[in-house]
Amino acid sequence: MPVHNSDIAEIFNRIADLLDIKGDNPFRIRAYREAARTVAELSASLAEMVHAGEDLTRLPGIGKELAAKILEMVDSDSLSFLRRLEEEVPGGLVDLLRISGLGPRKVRALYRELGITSLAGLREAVKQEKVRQLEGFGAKTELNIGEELERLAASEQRLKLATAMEIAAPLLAYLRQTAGVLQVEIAGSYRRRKETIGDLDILVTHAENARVMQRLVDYEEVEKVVSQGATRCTVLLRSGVQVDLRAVGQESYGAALHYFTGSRAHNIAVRRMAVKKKLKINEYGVFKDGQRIAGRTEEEVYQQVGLPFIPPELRENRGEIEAAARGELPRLLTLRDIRGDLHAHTTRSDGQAGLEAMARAAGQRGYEYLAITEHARLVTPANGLDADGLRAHIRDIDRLNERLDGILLLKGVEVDILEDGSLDLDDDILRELDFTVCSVHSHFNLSRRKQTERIIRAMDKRYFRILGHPGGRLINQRPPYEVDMEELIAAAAQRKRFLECNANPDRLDLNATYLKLAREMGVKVAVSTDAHSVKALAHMDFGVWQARRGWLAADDVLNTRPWPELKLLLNS
DNA sequence: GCCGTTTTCGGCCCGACTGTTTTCAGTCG
Repeated sequence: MPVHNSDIAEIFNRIADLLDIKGDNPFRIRAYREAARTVAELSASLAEMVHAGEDLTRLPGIGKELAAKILEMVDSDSLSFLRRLEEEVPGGLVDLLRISGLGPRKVRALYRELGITSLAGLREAVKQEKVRQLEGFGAKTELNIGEELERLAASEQRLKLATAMEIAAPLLAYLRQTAGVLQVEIAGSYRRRKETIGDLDILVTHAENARVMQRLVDYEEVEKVVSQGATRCTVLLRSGVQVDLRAVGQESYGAALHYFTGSRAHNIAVRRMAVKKKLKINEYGVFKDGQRIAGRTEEEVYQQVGLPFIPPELRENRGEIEAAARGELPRLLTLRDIRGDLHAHTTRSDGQAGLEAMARAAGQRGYEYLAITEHARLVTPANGLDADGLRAHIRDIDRLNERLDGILLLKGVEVDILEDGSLDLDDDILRELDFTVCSVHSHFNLSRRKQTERIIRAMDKRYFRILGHPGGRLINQRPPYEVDMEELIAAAAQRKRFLECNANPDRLDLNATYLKLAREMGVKVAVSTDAHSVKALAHMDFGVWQARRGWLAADDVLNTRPWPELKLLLNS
């Protein structure tokens, strides 16, 4: 069984947690965490790199020691260092770190003093009021641990971006109504438009900080106040979402926004650059010899370390700082660049709106074209079309196009890739269409090898054009199927095929890592909504954000082109 | 444990809030 990058990342994080509980050197611990991050975000397979004899120490944060450990994991599927570590520190203690308020020191005390090695053991000790007797603990701490244990049992999934936006909108409006409030901005992973959000980080500038803190505490959706100070306040909403509010003076707005937008890794890298220039960056500004020299805007902060402004979507320390320093950041895609949508359904298959309603809605969005890509035969629950149904579909579109003004309907299909890699419609009907979206909707459980070969066989078919939702995941519901995405992207490059960035907020598929790889390998991407309703055409925002996280510029995207140009590209 | 155009040794981002404290460690972001 080949070892996946995610397995290796998980083991490095586990080692970091165990070393933390043990009280090891904090910088050593951080080295493991940074290595875990590098590994988790790497698009190439470490196992394959090892087999190809590549030098792993060229990867950031991987030195001789960690490269050797990766080698051992790939070769033997285990790690002797981890086994030895778990003889010293019980593995169950790692679970205790998930309790908010429990860090390595407290966990160690619980283990040493009370022999606790699991969440169940902790629950029992809280019940018997043993925890409050420990030095450094008290009744309040014990109470908090009890509450957190219950919360942990409830659920701890990250919020989908779209859900976070629904929760944030009314809260933002409420905070903006506060007397004297100047600026209100949501920072954190929300501002970076990550596909899922852990909590809401809100930054305000205000004349009287204490009042805006109280304003948050008084919000009707607040269930619990975790902490409340002069410049910072943390609450839990009834929806289970944690909100962190920070207030700074206007002169610090840019520095604070930069700091609270993160990512953490990006911030650390920028601060390291500052240290080299004898500067200090914190959330209040950029300081030289104790004097504030910048901080009103984010641009000022970047300028002090010799960088241009870096868009929030890129701030993951995935090479954006180096690219910015070289002046090679892409000019990221914007919604205004989008000229049409290349994936939509109507009531003819499983959509909720008719052809004309979809066309007019697309026209109102300012699009030049909209492709109707109904499901083909196999997906019967989705009322998929057979060849005759598709011919009727083509006639309807031709007829409607004669009447429509300003918007062109394109004739497409979303055809299933069957288990053997063939497409679920014959060439003699596919050739009558403008293009195809080809998707996997079945047999998700094939082996990685078989799934990869299946899709590449499909790419070889004459009328294959765009691979729909290439990873097949549903966020928080279904993991992506096992597939060698790097190989798929290379195959698409060779065959002049295209990949979809599906904008549905439940999919956001491809993910940012693979979008970036597609760009690097010269594979163009369709940013498409897969809309099944008029309303869902507006999901294009999410697609554009995801594309930006994948470093895509307008030129990397198919549907930024006028139809005549796009048509040539699709058939080149 | 990683890293290097001041360094192969000696650094490694920085500040707020809580709880249990008699001056601050631990945790968090």
